[in-house]
Amino acid sequence: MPHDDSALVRCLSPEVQAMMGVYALYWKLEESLDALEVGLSHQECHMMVKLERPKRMGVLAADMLTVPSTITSTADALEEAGYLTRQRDPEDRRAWLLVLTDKGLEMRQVLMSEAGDLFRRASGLDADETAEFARLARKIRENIMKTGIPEGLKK
Amino acid sequence: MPHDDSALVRCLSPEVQAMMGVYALYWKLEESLDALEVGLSHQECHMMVKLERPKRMGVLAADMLTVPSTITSTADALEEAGYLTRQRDPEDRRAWLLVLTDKGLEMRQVLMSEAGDLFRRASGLDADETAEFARLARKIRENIMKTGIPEGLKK
DNA sequence: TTGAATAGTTCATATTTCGAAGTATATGCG
DNA sequence: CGCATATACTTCGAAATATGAACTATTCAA
Repeated sequence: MPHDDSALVRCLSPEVQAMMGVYALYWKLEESLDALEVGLSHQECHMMVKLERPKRMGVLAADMLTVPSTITSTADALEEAGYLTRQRDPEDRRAWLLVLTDKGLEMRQVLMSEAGDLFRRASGLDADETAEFARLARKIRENIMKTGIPEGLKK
Repeated sequence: MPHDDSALVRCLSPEVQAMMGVYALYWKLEESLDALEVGLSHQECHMMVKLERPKRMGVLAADMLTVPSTITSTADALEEAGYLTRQRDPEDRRAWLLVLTDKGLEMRQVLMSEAGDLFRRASGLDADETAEFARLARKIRENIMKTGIPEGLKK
């Protein structure tokens, strides 16, 4: 089933090669999350992962590249399931902070460690290569966060 | 808007750091595809990218982690728009090969080069780092392709 | 205090995805 | 051969998701 297109890939620019690897890994993760059968939709998993600490819903909307109403319903589902609670932001009482419960933190751990496992299984990299990849991935992520999730190319 | 959680990320395992970078890049790419306003849905873009050469629809379904009926409607849209044609697979006349048209190849080029551009803009890596990241990404992708897209963790 | 802006919610609509039943072709077996 | 079963894709209606406009509550500025 899987094609050997490695020769084709080698002809592409490094940037495109990089993106294709990223793609493959991301899809593999999505597949793995389905297989986990943990009762969460993809969007819900993503929100769990993004909630490494309490965040305002608007911030999450920006982080997750979606609109406020989607955040509302995703948060509803996770609250219903007992993974998070809404707490008024003391700094601005219009806003809610989404805060993971203990159960939520636990589930987040499961998701994260699944992601880590997946990387180990899927990548086939040794420890040194993994460390190097992680270093670059961290740098990339920092750059993206700095650049600003929106960076709005119009829209 | 973007948080400085780089200190938090540093505490995680290299594998998880890697996955988080991958996530960030993938999301950024999705955002960028929207901004392209090229008249294609995400699924349609993905199919274009996967069609580096003619493929049977069933193979695409496996590649794209989806069901045959979704492939049918995505292919319908792309055929309608003139990006691909269906051709009977001579080896098995039940099956169709999806083949990009010239217009489709051109669009694929646009999408790929956009992905490359995006990587350059988003990652902030210099040429050496990009080359190294690309090398590892290629290795990862080859491993995933070899392992087999399904590798079915049940389901 | 009032008017404008912002954070999130509601809900109806649009979009996307899925899955069961259907059509056509292939394969295996008596 | 001829029938049964399997496979490749399609259809189409239902389910799941995502979106946007109108709404409530709170903040901010004058």
